[in-house]
Amino acid sequence: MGLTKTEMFSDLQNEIATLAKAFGHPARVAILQHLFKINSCVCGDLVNEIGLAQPTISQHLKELKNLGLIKGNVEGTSVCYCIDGENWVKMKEVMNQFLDQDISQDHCC
Amino acid sequence: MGLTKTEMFSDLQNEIATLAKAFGHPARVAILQHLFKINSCVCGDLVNEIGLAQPTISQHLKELKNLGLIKGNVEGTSVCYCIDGENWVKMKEVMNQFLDQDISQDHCC
DNA sequence: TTAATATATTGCAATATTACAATTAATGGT
DNA sequence: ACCATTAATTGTAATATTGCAATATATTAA
Repeated sequence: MGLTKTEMFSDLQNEIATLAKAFGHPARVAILQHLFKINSCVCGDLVNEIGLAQPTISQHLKELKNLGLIKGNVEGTSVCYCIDGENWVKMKEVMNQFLDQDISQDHCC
Repeated sequence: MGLTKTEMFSDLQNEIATLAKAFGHPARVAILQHLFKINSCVCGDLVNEIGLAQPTISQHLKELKNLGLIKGNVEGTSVCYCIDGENWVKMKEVMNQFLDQDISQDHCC
């Protein structure tokens, strides 16, 4: 169906899934890595840096912005994006809470 | 198109995206959380625990198994699943390398 | 105001994902 | 062998995602 039954899961489970989905596409991973590298924001340079068309990049940026992982600032005719440090830290806390669960002797398998 | 252009991205970027995608659905998050909690494996209990139909759970388990995040052992008529501790740690290293990038003063935004 | 530049939005085609009914396969018990 | 139980597979319908051409919007420069 393609329709995730979010109502069956806890808020935390849905939040983890939503955040993880943001990293579930290499273009968004590449965008974020570039924003970390070129700490002084970037905009349409991303279109050149990554090989995808402008509307495609714009769409990925929108998703990341909706999640609060990046911020965008209009500067003349271009828009400057950068990591939202505060929200990035919050995101990491959520993800680490999930990733750092204790692996108690995997007996059975 | 729904067709991710993986060839445009590095192996690491694609790996991060593939791993993240595994956590991009609350059912798989719930499955993994349950496997961590009930460290002594589980099988079709997951079908009861989570509310989805058996084939749906089976499909999610298959994805997690293909990525190596869980292991499955046949035990009579049932199959026992558990976290693959070794691969989980490897996955964490990859994800943390990405998540723990330095946030250098977000100037601009 | 007009032109140029940069980005966002819209619309659409193609592929991917999710979910499940129906079925099949595998194992154990009788 | 037969039945019951459990899990995997297959097939299919519905929704989601990705990507881009075309267009719209916004800002600056002339």
